[in-house]
Order: sequence, then structure tokens, then C-alpha cells
Amino acid sequence: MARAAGTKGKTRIQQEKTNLILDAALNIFSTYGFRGSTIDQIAIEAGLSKPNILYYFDGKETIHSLLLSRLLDKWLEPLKRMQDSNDPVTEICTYVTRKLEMARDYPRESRLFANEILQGAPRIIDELSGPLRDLTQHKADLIQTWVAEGKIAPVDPHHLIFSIWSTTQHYADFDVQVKAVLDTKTHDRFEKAAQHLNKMFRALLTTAPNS
Amino acid sequence: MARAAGTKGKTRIQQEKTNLILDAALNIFSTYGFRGSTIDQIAIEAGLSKPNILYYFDGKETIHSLLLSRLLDKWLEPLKRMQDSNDPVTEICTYVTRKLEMARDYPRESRLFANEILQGAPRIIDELSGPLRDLTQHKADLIQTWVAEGKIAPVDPHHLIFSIWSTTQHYADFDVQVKAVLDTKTHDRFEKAAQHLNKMFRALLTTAPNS
DNA sequence: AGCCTTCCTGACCATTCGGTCAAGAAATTT
DNA sequence: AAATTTCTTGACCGAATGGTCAGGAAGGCT
Repeated sequence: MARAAGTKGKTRIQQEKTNLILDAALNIFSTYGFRGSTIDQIAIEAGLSKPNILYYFDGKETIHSLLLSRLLDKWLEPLKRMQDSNDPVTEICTYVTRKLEMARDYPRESRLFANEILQGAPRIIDELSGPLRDLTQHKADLIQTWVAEGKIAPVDPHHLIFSIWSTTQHYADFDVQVKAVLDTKTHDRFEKAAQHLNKMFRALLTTAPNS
Repeated sequence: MARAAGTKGKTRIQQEKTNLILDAALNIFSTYGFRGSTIDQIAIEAGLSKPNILYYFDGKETIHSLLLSRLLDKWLEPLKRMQDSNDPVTEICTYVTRKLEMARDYPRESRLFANEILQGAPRIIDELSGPLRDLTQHKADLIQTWVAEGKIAPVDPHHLIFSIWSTTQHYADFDVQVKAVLDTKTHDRFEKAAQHLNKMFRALLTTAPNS
């Protein structure tokens, strides 16, 4: 049983239904976490019956894993795009901006990821220790050369990257809190955040080396 | 049934057992989230039987709520301690340091909180919109006066606070990822983080106003 | 020791949840 | 339009889970 192995389910109906299910599952999983979500919830969200969900996917675990693996590609793309440049400060700030835009445009993905990490990353620990670690190390090396060449202020590359991840994803993962604290002035929170983060990282990267 | 209303359960046994249960529950809830945790798990973690847990607490929900409400006091304390000073930059950096120390020393509390926020803060949204919002507004006003007096560089107070929360809590909530990325050099991650964050926020707050 | 209160647990219950299956309804192909 | 494949679902199952309860064990007090 259970059709639709790859993204390309053959028939039209398979395409439509798998997309429908994955979208509904993303809504549910990102809101309630893996254990907190039920197939029934996903079925209702998708407007299908539970056995119909199970007709297209082997089980709850399979849907979740598929969402996670799809996510990682999209998630790492902005970091991959950060490359050597004559203006490293702008290069890094562009990365910050792109990451913030992802938090704004793909909050569900951000929360799905956060949920998984928070609970020990049982399903993607290998991805973290492998591809993510390698990519991060590679970009950390790049940042280190910028420091060595005096193009940016001395900074710990890894912790700089952590700061970028945490500050930007905060606006997706902790959105409820952000909105509660900002109260009425929430409409332009992403613009304000962009300005603030740009200022912060620019300040960090252009400070005189004697701090 | 169900003894132990307040923190001060009368008898010795009540004191010991409620503390034992709450500690075990914090372990479980912070790791698996509310829905992902079972009373059985908590019972095993505490070395007690399930009915024994239910003897001291009305139910799963009650334990979780109690942990959350206790948490908030401790959580806001560092921010409360930030007050007017002749050296606002150091005052803010001290807050950053304290917050990072809390992430290091109380990662379970941080993750419990993060889990709750991530899933829409259903149980503490009132706390966020009330006390948390008020306190944050109060401290934002304080920061604003420092800006107006030219004691620190112009900065959006709310988003500054968000940056402090996100960067520091990242080392608790995303610890698995941090360790996976840093691989072998994880032993001094909190010292390195402290240095990095101190440098970053100091740079932000001492930058010339023309950025 | 005897009495009373507190503490503890095995057995049990109702509900929820992930998942199966047989059989019928739609599509698609021939 | 008949045959074949794909799609859909009501009914069902076993396991897990939150919670209850009666009765017994342990602790404390006089």
C-alpha cells in the first residue's frame, strides 16, 4: 500500500493529494510538534479521511520525515549563497536579511525545525552532525579569512553564525511572544527587525579590533 | 484527593515527593513537550508509581502549569535587575551575561518555555500579554532614555531585548545543534559565547550614531 | 501499644491514537 | 462499455494513555 514514494507521484490525483496532505501536515506538525499531532488532525486539516492519508503515506513518521528532509534543503540555501566578496560586511548582512525573510515567509518550516531540535533532534541528528556541520565549518573558514585579511572585525565565526540563526529565527519561532510584547505595534515588526539586525551585525563587523 | 496545593506541602514526605515529582516532570516535559510526555514517564523518572504521582497532583496539566508559573518568576529576574546606571552599556552587557548563565544553568526551564511558546503559548499567553509585556515596556522605556541622553547608540529597545533573549536562549534551546556543529570544540562553548555576545552588544551600543 | 492520618499501589476503566482491511466508488485504459 | 487500475472510506483492532478507586502499608501521635 501507500503510494507516492518520491515527490513525483505519477498521476494527477497523487500529485494533488500528496501536496494537500503535506501542506496540512506542515500546519499541524509545526503547531503541535510530532507527538502532539494526530493523523486525524492532519486529515481534517486536509479535508480527507484518515485511511486516505494512510493510503498515500506509510504512516505519521513518514510524513514528518519527508517534511523535515525537504525543509533542510531550503533552510541551508541562504547560507550556501554567502560567498567570498570584496564587501564581506554587506555579504554577511545580506545573509542576515535573507534569513529574516525566510523566518517571515516560512514560519511553519522554522517552527517544525525548532520543535525537532528542541526535543533532541532524534530524526535529524545525522543531518546536523554531517552536512550542516560541514557547511557551517566551510562558511566559518570563509569568515575567518575575512578576519585574517582585516576585512571585518575579529569575531568568532561559529558564534557569529549562531547569533544570525537565533536572532532571525526568533521572529518565526517566538512570534507569539513577539506579538504579545509589542502589543499594538506589531504590523511592521519585520521591517523594524531588519533595520535593527542590520545595524547590530554591521556594528559588530566594523568595530575597531581593540575590544 | 491530590495533596500539595502550594509549594509548602505540610508534611516532610509531601515536601520531598512534590519536589521529586516536579524535578522529574521538568526533565520529561522539557525534553518531550507537554503532549509528548506521559505520566508514566514522569513516574519512572521520579522512581514512583503513576497513581502516586496522581496522589500529589490533580493531573498532568496541573504539574505542567505549576512548572510554567514557577519558571516565569525566575525567568524575568535578570531583566528586572537591569536598572538605571551611569554605565548603561555595562548594565546591558551584565544582563546579557546573566541571561546566558541562566541558559547554561537552567536549560530545562528554557526548553520548557520554548516548547510552550512554539506551540502558541496556550497556557501562558495571558502572562505574556500582561506582566511580561509591561515589564518589557518598562525596560524599553529605560533603554530609550539612555538613547535620548546619548549614553548609548540609537537602538530599537524592543528589538534589542529580543536579540538578547534569542541569542542567549539559543545556547539552551538549540544545544543539540550547537554541539553538533561545533563537534569536538564544544567544551568551552559558553565562555566563547559570552565573549562573542559581549563583543556584539558592546559594539552595537557604542557605535557612532551615523549608521 | 493502639489509633488516626497520611501515603502507596494493583487492578481497572474510558478514550485516544496509529494503523489495517475488505469492499465499494471513481478514474483510466482498452 | 467493459475491463482494469486507482482511489476512498466505514468499521475495526491492539496498544498507549490519563485518570480512578478500594484497600492495604507506613508514619505519626498519645
